[in-house]
Amino acid sequence: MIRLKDVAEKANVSPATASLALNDNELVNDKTKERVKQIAKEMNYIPDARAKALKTKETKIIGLVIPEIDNPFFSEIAKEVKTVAKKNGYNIIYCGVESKEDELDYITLFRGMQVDGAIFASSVGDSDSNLDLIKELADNFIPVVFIDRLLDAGSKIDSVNSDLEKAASIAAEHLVNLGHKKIAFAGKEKEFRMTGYIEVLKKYNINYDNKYLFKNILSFEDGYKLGKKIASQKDRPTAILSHNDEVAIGLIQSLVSSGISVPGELSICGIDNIRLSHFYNPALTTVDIPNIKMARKAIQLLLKKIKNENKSKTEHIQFDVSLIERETTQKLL
Amino acid sequence: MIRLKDVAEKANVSPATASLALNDNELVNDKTKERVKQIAKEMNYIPDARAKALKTKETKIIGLVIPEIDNPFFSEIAKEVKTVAKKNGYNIIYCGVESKEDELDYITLFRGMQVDGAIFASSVGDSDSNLDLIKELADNFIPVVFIDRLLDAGSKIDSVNSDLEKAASIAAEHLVNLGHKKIAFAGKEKEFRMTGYIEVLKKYNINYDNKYLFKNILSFEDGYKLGKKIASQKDRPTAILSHNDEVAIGLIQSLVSSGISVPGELSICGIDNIRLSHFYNPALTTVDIPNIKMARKAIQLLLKKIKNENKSKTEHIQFDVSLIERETTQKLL
DNA sequence: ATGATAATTTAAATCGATTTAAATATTAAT
DNA sequence: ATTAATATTTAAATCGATTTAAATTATCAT
Repeated sequence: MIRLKDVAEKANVSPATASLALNDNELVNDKTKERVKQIAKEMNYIPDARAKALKTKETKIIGLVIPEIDNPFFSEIAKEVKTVAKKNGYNIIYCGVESKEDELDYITLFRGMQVDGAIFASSVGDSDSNLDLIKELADNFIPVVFIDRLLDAGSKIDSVNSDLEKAASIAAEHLVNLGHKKIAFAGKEKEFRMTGYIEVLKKYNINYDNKYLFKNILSFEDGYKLGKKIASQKDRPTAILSHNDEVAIGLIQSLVSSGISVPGELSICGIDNIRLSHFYNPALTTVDIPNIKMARKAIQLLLKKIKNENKSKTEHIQFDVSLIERETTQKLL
Repeated sequence: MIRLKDVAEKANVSPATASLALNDNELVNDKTKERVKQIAKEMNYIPDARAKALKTKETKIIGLVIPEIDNPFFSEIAKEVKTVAKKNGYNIIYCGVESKEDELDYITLFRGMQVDGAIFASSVGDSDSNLDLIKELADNFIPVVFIDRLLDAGSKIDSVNSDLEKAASIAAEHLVNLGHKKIAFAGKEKEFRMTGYIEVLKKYNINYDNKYLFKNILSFEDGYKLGKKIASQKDRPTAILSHNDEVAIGLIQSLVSSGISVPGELSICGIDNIRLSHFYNPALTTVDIPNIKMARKAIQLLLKKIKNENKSKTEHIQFDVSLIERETTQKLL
């Protein structure tokens, strides 16, 4: 590995001059600057990132904490974050969290200053037991931005959110407007989406039945299994609101393969509007969550904080959601 | 930020002893060891990763170069690589490449020694112009492992491959066996899959028509557009072999929405067997590429190399592929 | 020429942890 | 009690780049 020292020697200057020259410092003479640069190029010199990081206190790495990278909703976020970060000279450490403990490990990693900032997207599990640690991380170590993760009011951590309660509400309202009364929910307990769903049922005086409330349904597989269960039930719902598009797709595949027509006998509505939902068959009715826009905003906020602009100001940004009506919901016959 | 020095002072030992103690070195007395550890814990000390990296020449970071993270085939790889890496104390820098230039940037990053090793999955574009640079990287800087990326024979870079030519062959053969004669291909030019397809047609003396050879078809969107085009054609193929499952899904959605029945009028076969292909409707006939197994093997090989075991031995591992017959192909009527 | 001023270069300190050789303390042996 | 052997601790060098204060060189006016 070629060191700065080597370049300096070949160029007959001190390491100091070499460093200054390569960083385009105006102190050093134009001619020597060019010469050093030329020699560095010839020698194929690339500064040691580890040494640089130690001295400059910057690793040019950003931590992205994300559950389920294999869910398009999140992989699209990852891609956007990476793209914007890269344009600004930063790289991404992909921190996939499948559990609270995973997350804790990453918080520790971040405290070791291997990253210049971090984005936490959503959260795993139910109660947010790591929140205090993340706050401490943000207070004492590195800038942090949240994407779609609950914060107590007035928190000092920047956040970018979508209105998930509204997402569930407009989906539920859409189903109500289509004449449905037996509307099930498949998703996560004590979460915005379930709240939105329940509120709408209340509003329209639909007495919601516990047997239509399916908890812990979060993936393709969960949806698929649930579909089989529902197919075998006697008193089926006529519509299902799903926690996300993956669940919706799992449900549809399962129901259709059990001979139940979607949306003929059962309307299904997703949430997220992942790219696939448009290409699914039948194309999925869903609620658009502008995940890519959110990702862009989040990384922009983070970069601002890292560059120390508006250090003191905390921003909480909320993105709007909208119904995308496609082919998996229809009027109750 | 609390430094080793701070811990040492509080524990009334030198930084040397403190460091040794925290790293469980048997030189230091058990009692002091415990005391130092205890104090470090109380002070919430976490070593500075940057300083540690400089001294130990290890960042504990692995670079994962991957195209299309939003394609499940690759996000599943990313997840598996991350999981195994993390178990071994390594983290992943996610390097999403959308172009040759992106890749070049990452090669430079790696040469700066910000990572201890790298995995390159597939490649972007057609000709592999970065190959020489990657070889140089592997020769002089860090261990490298390839996943499904072409290497010249006898190369010193470890590789994990699936037999993509065979994948296309068995898919094509499957379609031939179903009685199809007008079999189209939608994918990438000069690539294993296209080769496999052409070989089979030759073998069965099916004269393949250039108008059934669709190039540069790689994504949902590409497949969708192509579907529209085919739908409007007069002399349609009766079967299409797609570069991957995404293309297949784009095709199906497009064809079905144009009123063409799949597989009734047109059989479609994918390649990859992404998780979704099972949940698509109709469930997709495809060829299983064991991407997760491949990812596991790749990261295991890389870790071995990093730990300097069998440094000299180069391994080229090939995984087998197999047809998964589902609902999108049927006998030509 | 001479001193003042500006331009350029460099020595040396620094970042924070690790590691080795040397120093010191402890124990054992006679 | 003295020496030898062993256990424990520490001073100091090191990793490779950056940066500041000091040193050196060049330029200019008189």
